[in-house]
Amino acid sequence: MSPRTVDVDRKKLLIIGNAFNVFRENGYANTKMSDIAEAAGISKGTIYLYFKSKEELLAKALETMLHLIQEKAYGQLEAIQDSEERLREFIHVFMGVFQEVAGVIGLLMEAISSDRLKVGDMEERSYLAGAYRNAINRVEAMLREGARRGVFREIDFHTSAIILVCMIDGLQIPYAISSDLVDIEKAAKVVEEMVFRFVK
Amino acid sequence: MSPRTVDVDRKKLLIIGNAFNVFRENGYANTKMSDIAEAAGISKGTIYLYFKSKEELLAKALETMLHLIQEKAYGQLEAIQDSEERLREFIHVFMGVFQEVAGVIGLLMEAISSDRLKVGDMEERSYLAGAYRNAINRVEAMLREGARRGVFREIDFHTSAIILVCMIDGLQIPYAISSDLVDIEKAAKVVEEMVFRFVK
Amino acid sequence: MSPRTVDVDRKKLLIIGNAFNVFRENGYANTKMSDIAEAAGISKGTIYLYFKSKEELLAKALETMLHLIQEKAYGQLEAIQDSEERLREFIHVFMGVFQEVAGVIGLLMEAISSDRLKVGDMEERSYLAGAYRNAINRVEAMLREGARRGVFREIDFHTSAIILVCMIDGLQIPYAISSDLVDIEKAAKVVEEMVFRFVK
Amino acid sequence: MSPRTVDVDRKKLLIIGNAFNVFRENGYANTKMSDIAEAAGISKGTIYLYFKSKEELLAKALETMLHLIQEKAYGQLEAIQDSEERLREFIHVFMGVFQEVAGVIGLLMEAISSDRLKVGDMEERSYLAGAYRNAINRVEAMLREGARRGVFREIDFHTSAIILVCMIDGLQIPYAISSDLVDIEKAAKVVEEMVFRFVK
DNA sequence: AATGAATGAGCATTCATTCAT
DNA sequence: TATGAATGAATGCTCATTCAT
Repeated sequence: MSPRTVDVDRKKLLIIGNAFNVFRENGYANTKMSDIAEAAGISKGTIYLYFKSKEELLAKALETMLHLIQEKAYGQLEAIQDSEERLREFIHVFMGVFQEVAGVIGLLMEAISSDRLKVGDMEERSYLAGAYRNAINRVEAMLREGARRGVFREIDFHTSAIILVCMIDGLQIPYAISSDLVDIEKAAKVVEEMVFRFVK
Repeated sequence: MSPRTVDVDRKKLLIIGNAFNVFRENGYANTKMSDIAEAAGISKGTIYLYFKSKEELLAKALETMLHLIQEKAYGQLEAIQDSEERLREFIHVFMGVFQEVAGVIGLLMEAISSDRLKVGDMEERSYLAGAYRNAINRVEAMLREGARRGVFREIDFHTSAIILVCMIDGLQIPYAISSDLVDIEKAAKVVEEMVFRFVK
Repeated sequence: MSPRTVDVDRKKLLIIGNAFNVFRENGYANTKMSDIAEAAGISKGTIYLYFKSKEELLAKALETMLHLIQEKAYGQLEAIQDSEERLREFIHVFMGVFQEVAGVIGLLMEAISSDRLKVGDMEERSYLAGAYRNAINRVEAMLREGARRGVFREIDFHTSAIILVCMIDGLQIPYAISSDLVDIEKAAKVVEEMVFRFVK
Repeated sequence: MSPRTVDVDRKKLLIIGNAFNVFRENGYANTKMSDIAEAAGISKGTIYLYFKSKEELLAKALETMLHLIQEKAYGQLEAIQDSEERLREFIHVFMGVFQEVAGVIGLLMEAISSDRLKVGDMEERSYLAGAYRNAINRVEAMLREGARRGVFREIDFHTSAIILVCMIDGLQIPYAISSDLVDIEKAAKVVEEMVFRFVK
């Protein structure tokens, strides 16, 4: 029989998922490799079979998880044809997503401010910037499409998209400080109304 | 206040100001006490004459600097009577402030996510939450006052205030990722328009 | 001997030979078991089927290879009857040998100084000391035989044998530092002349 | 009063001396920084105030100690005018030196074979090669001077010097294996006679 | 027997904090 | 009060060894 075999990608994903959560909860600097190992139910050394260093693990974890999250979120919007409906759904989906991955903004900020993420052949911060641009582009496209259809008015699509994304991201902050500072339901309602009063 | 006390306070402020900047630029975990000492032109040991630990220094630095910044910012608004004008100015002042102290959001998020800030007799995160609540209260008061005067419409004042603060805070994020992701001027314009279309 | 035993011995020798070379080139501490496995074209785990530990492998490798090398070298001298000729040949053969296994002295010294070699039921360093004594004894016998035949003069045979061996071993050192520090041809000539001027 | 002050060079020398001895006794790889710290009566961290890394410490220790040893040894020879006497003294001094620093050859070999010593701005192995060349040059000069004075005969001075140095260095090897393999007194006598029969 | 994935003890190094001056 | 040398706990990472297949 063949010796022990592993599905490398599955294992990497196991590690990445746990690393992502532990990093998110405790911050990068405050997370020990052994914490991640424990969370993943493996040993410290094993992590190093799949990732060169803590930094690489962070980078890969952010890259992978942000990608997965975005894919999942955008997937939900794909089917919706109506411009208004789609924008409305975008707001709700993303506010939900950010509740799920509470703390990710903090992790990102720590990663950025401590110049982590210069890993491997990736350009520094590029995929982060990429994820951001991606989100903005999606929103921008939605707004533009709505305008083309005559549902939305003509505005500075790009900047408006940025603001919309920032509104939602920004909500992470009070939420992180103390989750009772903000009532997500009410917030969603206000964001929605604010956005629609603006775009229409 | 005795001259002695003044001296002590002056020194504390010297340390705090430098600590704040170094923390903001490099993140908490990435900052060494010796970096702060060097920035302040004193020796490492001296810091410990004024602050018990790195954590306390962070807490005091955030507390003090956030307070100073808010005071300064709110001071500028005090004089303005007109509700609309005041709200408009609020947006511009705070977007300016956050450019000045770029990175502070990252520091806050790091501090929060790594459970720093549980220092001494302060309740955890209380002054951060306090600062946040303070900002929100100010905005809320502005909106409410405007409504009372019949300039603004009746809305969910509290939640709206939160969203407004989050829009501005949220802009820190793309700015931190890569300062050319966002054009502050245009952003201010859109934020302003969005807010006014909403409140009026 | 059963075919089974032959197989085992063949495999052990495969591992030993490769281990010897890798150890010699990189030093003991600097050699990973995986390096040896790779050199031998087998897997890491397999080594442990034949050797208890890295230390045992080193010990066995040194023991076996030194033995083989000595056998081969002494074999070449066996046939020579003439005392002078034999001594001359000894010098050349051993200087050649040490060029072939450059670095072995370093490995020995490392092994000795780090108290490796205390393996299993072997007495510490005994076979190393044994190999050394063996070499010295051979030379001593040559000198003594030459004296008996009236070709060499009466000297302190034992100590002289030691010195002769040390001269040749000692040449390994500059050779290891930088192979261009010493011209082997010229060195052989001088050693030969020095020895013959002494023994005659 | 001024704060605690140290004589940096004295402290470095304290560390270097202890490091040299511990390295010499146990080998580089087998020596923990804490061993050195303990030997020097200081803490691990303190070593890093004076040396960047274990490798740098090894390099500096070898460089410094070899230099000191050579200076001391050559100093003893300086006064001696007579060529024969000086050469004789050289042999005895160096055989004594190598007894004092028994194991240094092993350390050197380990350092060389594991490519340690590439530290800082020093060229790899250069000072080791330098120390070797220095020793050889001294001997060569002695032989040449003796020949000039008509006391020694004309020989291949350079190669002869190498051989002489190697004889003495080579004695380190059996001595390291088991100090009773070689009787230093007798060895010195034989070396002396062998050398003098050769050079005269 | 052979494999190579998994383990975890071990160690170099960093840096917040202390303390002698 | 101020200093900066000294400390040692803490942690990333390596690699000999084990073990499931």
